[in-house]
Amino acid sequence: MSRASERAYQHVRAMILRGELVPGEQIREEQLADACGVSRTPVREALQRLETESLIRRNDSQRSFVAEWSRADVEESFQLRAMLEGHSARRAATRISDVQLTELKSANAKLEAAVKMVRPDIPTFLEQNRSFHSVIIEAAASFRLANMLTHIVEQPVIFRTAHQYDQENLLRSHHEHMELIAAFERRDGDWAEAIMTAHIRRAFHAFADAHQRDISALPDDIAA
Amino acid sequence: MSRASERAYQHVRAMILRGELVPGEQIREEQLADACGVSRTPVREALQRLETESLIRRNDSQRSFVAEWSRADVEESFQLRAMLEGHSARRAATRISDVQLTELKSANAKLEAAVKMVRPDIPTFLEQNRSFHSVIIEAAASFRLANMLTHIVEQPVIFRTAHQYDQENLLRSHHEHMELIAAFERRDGDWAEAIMTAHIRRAFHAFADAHQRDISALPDDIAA
DNA sequence: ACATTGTGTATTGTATACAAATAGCCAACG
DNA sequence: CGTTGGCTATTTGTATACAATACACAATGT
Repeated sequence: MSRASERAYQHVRAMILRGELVPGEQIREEQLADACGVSRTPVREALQRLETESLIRRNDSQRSFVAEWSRADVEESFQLRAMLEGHSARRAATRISDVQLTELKSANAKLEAAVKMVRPDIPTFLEQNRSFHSVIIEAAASFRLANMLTHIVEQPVIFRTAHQYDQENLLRSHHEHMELIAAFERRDGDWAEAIMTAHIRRAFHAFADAHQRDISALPDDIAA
Repeated sequence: MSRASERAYQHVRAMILRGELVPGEQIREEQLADACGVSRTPVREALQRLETESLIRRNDSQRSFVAEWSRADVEESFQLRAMLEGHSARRAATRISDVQLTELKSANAKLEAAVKMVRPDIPTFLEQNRSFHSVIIEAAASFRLANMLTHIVEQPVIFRTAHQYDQENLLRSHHEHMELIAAFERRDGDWAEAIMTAHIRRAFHAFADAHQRDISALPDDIAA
């Protein structure tokens, strides 16, 4: 993607992920164009992309709204992720290169360091976690699979809730990643898939717990 | 999608599926705009959509080409379909309504009629088959899952090769559909998923065989 | 009071002109 | 003979003007 439309995409996406654009709120192309400093044309391309990623929705008459994520949506999306990333891990096990294994270890080491600080460094955790999973998807060498996953993983709710995770949960991710690496080194697809599936399911429950704490801390009228 | 961009999408898509636009061939926006009788703007929207459906590809400098499907691509895509539609069938089993069950039976009856003609009516078979699978995906009630599947199923090679299927293979589809209906009536998710997975795997081999016959019938230089 | 139709306004859709980038070509040079 | 550099033609990217559509709300009639 070229400059203006890429810029619009990143900008709008960031606004949604950070919650600046509230779920359910209508989006007007011209307003975004102003906010991004580009014309409506690249904004429209960005919106089309964001729609395929389910970050925005369009009603019958093509008006755009920031997507709302119900608990069912989140659960559905974790379920799909578990299936797709499990499959991805299975494929990766028999295809992963030594270089990629090294990258996996490196990302997980950085992730560990970020988690074990007195106050966990969540942005770094998220970044290294993303990087870890990306290497696996790359190693799976399935173009379509990779495509689908990029359309699922990023969700505003999850992104924001991550800051509520406690250290124990973050450490579990680290350990599960170690297990995955072990499975890859043994080239054991069954094992890798099983761990990955469990990893994502566990992450789902961690999210659900943290999210619960999160909304409980808010006044009732907002939490509803 | 509004009129012009929808028109462009359908038109270009049809040209690709029918093989009028040859895989590997470069696509120029203006040429398509002329062909569709619209301006470049809606054509660009259509191309973006077709790209997410993997019917076209873009190189590093954003030039568009009709996607080429290697055997590995086809296999990969059947593998994903087996996984996703299997999952879909499992979910559908516990959610499907009586109305939807009736629709399933109706589509499969029409499919049977099309297959049992002296000379099988392939277009009708394809249409009713599509309809059958759509009802299941709808019954699965997973928005994202449905989205992903629409981005996978249609492939030019498969579309064209379908005309090579022999009657026995088409009949097997009909029988497997009956089994699926039985599994749904028992609300048996395990069973439904297993049949669906097998159904898609079998379809893959049927395709591979027919495709083999297909390309064998061509002069060597084209078949290569 | 309620539904319905009409009208103005806000928003999206499309065409077009122009800007930017890229590829292909050809010449100059090692 | 191959390689590099720059020019031109081609193609894509962006802005903008205008067209079509949908919405809000008032006016009208029942």
